[in-house]
Amino acid sequence: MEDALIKEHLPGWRSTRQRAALLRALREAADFVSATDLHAALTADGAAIGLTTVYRTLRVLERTGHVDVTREKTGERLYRPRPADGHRHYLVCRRCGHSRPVEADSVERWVENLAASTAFTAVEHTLELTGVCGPCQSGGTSSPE
Amino acid sequence: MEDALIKEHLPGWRSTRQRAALLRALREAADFVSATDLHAALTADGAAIGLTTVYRTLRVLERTGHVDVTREKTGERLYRPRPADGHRHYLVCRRCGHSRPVEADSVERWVENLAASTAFTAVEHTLELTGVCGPCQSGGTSSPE
DNA sequence: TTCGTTGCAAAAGGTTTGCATACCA
DNA sequence: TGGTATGCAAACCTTTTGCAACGAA
Repeated sequence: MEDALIKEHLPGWRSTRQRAALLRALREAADFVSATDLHAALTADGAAIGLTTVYRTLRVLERTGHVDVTREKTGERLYRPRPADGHRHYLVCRRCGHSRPVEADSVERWVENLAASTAFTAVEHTLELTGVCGPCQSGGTSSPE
Repeated sequence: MEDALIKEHLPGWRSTRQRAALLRALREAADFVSATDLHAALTADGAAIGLTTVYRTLRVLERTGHVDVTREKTGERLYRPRPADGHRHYLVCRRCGHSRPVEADSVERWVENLAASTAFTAVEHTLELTGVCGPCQSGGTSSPE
């Protein structure tokens, strides 16, 4: 039944137990997660999958635009399924890791103008936003900022 | 004579041959360079300095705001001395690596408003811009995009 | 003399690859 | 059956750390 999920995300790809499990776990995560996080969650759920396969599958999902990627300060890559409405910028809580898409049309437009005014072409951008979310300010989740 | 350079950048720090050489090399580079690039350049110039020292010194320069940092797709860190006018965003050529600061006040303001409208506080941002610079479009430097 | 600094070698940490095996179509 | 996908172990790369020796003040 996960076949549909695979056909939708990876047309032309073989449907395997591992890929189905990974896509499911990725959807459930909702927020940004690392490859090792996903692997740990899958293993805990009893799904047998190698870490290598997790990396390989995430890399393809990244190339095909099905997940957005950010980097921790440590350099670790974090993945999140890209919302259907095409949002691509997120505000991530430094304390709990929760993320929410933000509307960044004005930045997109600014980037377009930049190309026009600088002699640079094919301008691409990466925008990473972090902060402390409401719940973490009051309640105060454990880990330090 | 490089003492002045060190006192200016790192008040309270000991002036060593290695630090002087690193600051000089960093200034000469102008564009973004990696730790290993710097180390190679220094070694080629006959300056004896350990790679460890390069990393350690760059880390401090980063913390004290004397250099700006970006990340290659590979995860490698690249450093560039921060201009006197406090610019913090750069447009980097994907072909030759040349970078130029860009005026991004409108983005800065957008980020400030974001904090007000999302219940997130202490919002920080990272903006990376890449493109293909004028000379690389016509002349065409070697390496692929 | 003191204590910050250096540098080697080794560790760390995340990601990728070689290669034999397993399995989808 | 054919060729893709998987998984283990090992390789890779950049960055960090332990520790003894060095040297600026």
